[in-house]
Amino acid sequence: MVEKYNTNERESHWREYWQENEIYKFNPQSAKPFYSVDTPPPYVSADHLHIGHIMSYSQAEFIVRYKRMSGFEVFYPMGFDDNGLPTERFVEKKYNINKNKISRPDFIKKCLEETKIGSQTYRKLWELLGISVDWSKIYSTINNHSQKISQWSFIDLYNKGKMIRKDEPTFWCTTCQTALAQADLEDKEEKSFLNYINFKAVDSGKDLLIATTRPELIPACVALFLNQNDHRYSDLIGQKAMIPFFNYEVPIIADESVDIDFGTGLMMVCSWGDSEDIKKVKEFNLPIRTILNMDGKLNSLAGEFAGQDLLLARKNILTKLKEQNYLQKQEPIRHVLKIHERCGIPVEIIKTKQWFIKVLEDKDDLLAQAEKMNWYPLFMKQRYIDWVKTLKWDWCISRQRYYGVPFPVWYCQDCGEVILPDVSDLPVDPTMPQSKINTCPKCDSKNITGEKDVMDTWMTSSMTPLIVSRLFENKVIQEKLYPSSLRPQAFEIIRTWLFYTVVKSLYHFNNVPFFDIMISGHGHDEKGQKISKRLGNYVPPEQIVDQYGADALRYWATGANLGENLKYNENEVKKGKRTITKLYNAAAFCFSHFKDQDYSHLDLENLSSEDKWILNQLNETIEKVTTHFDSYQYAKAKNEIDDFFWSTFCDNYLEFVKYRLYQEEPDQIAKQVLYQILLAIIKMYAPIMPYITEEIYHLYFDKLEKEKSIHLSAWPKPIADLIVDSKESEEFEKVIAIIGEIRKYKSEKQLSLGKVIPEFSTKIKVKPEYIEFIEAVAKVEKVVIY
RNA sequence: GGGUCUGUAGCUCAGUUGGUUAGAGCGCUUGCUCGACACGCAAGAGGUCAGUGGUUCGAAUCCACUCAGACCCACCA
Repeated sequence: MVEKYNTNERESHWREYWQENEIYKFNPQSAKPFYSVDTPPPYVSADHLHIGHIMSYSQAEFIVRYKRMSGFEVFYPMGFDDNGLPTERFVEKKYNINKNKISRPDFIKKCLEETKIGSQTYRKLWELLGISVDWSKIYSTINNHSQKISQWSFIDLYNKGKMIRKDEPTFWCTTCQTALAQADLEDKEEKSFLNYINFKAVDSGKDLLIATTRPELIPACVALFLNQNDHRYSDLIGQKAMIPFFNYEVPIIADESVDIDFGTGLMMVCSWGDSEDIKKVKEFNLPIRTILNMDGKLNSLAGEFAGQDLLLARKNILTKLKEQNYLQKQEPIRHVLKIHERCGIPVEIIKTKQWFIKVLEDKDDLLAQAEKMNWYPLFMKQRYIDWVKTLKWDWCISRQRYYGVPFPVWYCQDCGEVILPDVSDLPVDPTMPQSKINTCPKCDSKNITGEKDVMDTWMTSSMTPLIVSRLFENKVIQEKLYPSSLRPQAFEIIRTWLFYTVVKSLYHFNNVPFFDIMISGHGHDEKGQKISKRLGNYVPPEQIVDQYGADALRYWATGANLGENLKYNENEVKKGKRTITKLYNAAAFCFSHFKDQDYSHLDLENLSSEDKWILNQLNETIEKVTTHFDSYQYAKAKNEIDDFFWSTFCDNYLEFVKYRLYQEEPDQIAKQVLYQILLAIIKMYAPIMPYITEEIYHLYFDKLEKEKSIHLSAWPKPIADLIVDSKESEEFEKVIAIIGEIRKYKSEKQLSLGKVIPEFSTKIKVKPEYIEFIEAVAKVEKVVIY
């Protein structure tokens, strides 16, 4: 009876062992080729970690461990994304405050406190899971190191003419009170009404029916548009229209872009309802009537509705229009709104001064970059391409917020000069009083103010490959680490993290930021629903680890191919647990026969048929598993190893060799083969189940291989010089078939497999020299071929 | 409207460049404590490979269309 493997006790033992012995520490002096990972820095503001996080980080880590064993010096740092709007929103929600009701320093202090807690929560979970990060190389996106690089990025792009300050209509979140980028928006389908409202032609007095979902924007209307091919309205071109209720005149303009079939064919252009309005205002040089304040309330141009927020104003304006018979009818419609992904509130468009990175002018180059990287899975590249092709806005990087990386910019209030600091002075905070920048270099004015805005959080995270490589002072090492070898990430941030990182790398270095990209899917609940705190549809990972072990949970994470979503499935975790136990028991069996002697040498000259049979299968398995890991297909790798371990090794080979081991003179060759097979199995499983494989390694193999950890040992190679005669293999397959017949016979007779039966007849013709083997393995006194 | 992915046993999924009788795990049935393991072992039942049409000597696999589901993007006055 073997002593049971206690996952909790042993896993925490190895966790400490790995830490004490710095098993995963990156050695920059190593002569091995580097493999660097641009680890996703999670938003520390996620206050509930669930199996979705487990899944994506485990999947990347399988690859990392594989690479480490395959002879690479792995650089696997960890970052925490703790700046920007996600963190601010988290703090606002948690403490029920908003940025306008707390001082900037107090707010930042709260954010820093929260992110510290958050990063500790993450670290604890990653350590529990056995994520093999080098914890001496960590960064946070708000620390000085990251700020310095973000600010350098700003200055470099400014000098290269890619950074521009524009005073233009931009997406605006009235709740978060900041400008947004196109990528910060999400679609939301909503039920609404298409309102048919009567305008009037000034000269003819003719009724002009306009269909709009945004009646509250009527006081912002600057023109009506129609299609010149629309014969209903051909007499109106060049005339003026009277705005109902607000009573002012706007021109009526013809343009082919107007869809004759939508609504009434008449369109009102406001400042601003959508991107079409912006286009028309620009194209036809229309005046601007801004009615919306930054806080989402209407201004005095909205007359009696001033001070009301948009939704209230819509309701009130509709009431008035109805009272005065301007509202002809209302049609219920479903339409798609652009909402801010962080707060879910519909975005507006407001004209403000913001910093932009010019991306629209380089779409072709940005598309070309996609071809220079290896995408796993390949179809995810299409998402990047689609996004780049459909981009309509330059990347707005200014946020009117508090907690983020400050812009390294001052403005001269007299001549308007943009003043940048010296790169060697970074990081800087222009909101703090400081001495170096106090005079305008252009006009000598002392009237200088610092930029109060902070940068978009992606402005920093788009620099992660550089941030991690610059954790080293040495330039040679920096260059060996950048571009990164691998970017692992989830699919929903292709248009943000991935895209922005590609932009930066192209503009700064005319390079790709990484060579390989592996895109993971999502972890879902048992029913396939997204996991959310609100639904409470998840078991805390700590609880699963406590019950089944980290190895078992990691085993579950191999269940989905790259890019696929994975449902949580307790059965798969249990299967992982059973694999752990089975490994432990199989190893115990082998070790009980090894008795601490050295069986690492394999005598290829004296192998029996079953030895050649399994060694040949081992070679094939190693080749397949290696190929799968090389192409980031850990799921296929696991299936191959499972099949070889459970079926080929345990169910067959171990049974085949027992009689040789229990003889009075135990067979030494069998032990040598067991050594090779077991060692290869635990090594192949090591990237997936680091704890149990380390345990088994240290029960025997470490003394012979002289490695401190299985995770630093060499990835198995197929056994060279193994000559397998194909006729002999065929013959052995027949032997296995006869053993199968005997097993079936015993099962049908309800006999134990251990029960020795006197005779068994078979039609399968096998060479006489195998009869003795079959009799010994299948426990038959006499096998007869007829 | 454009695009991506998915549809194989009751459930979760494998099925390599088209090639005999379509596989695994879980679940189910019948047995088995055989000197690693009952968290195990052996045997068994269970599939019109979403549907239709086509290419082919041969299709789960290739092509077209249809249906169903998931997701991305765009339009939306």
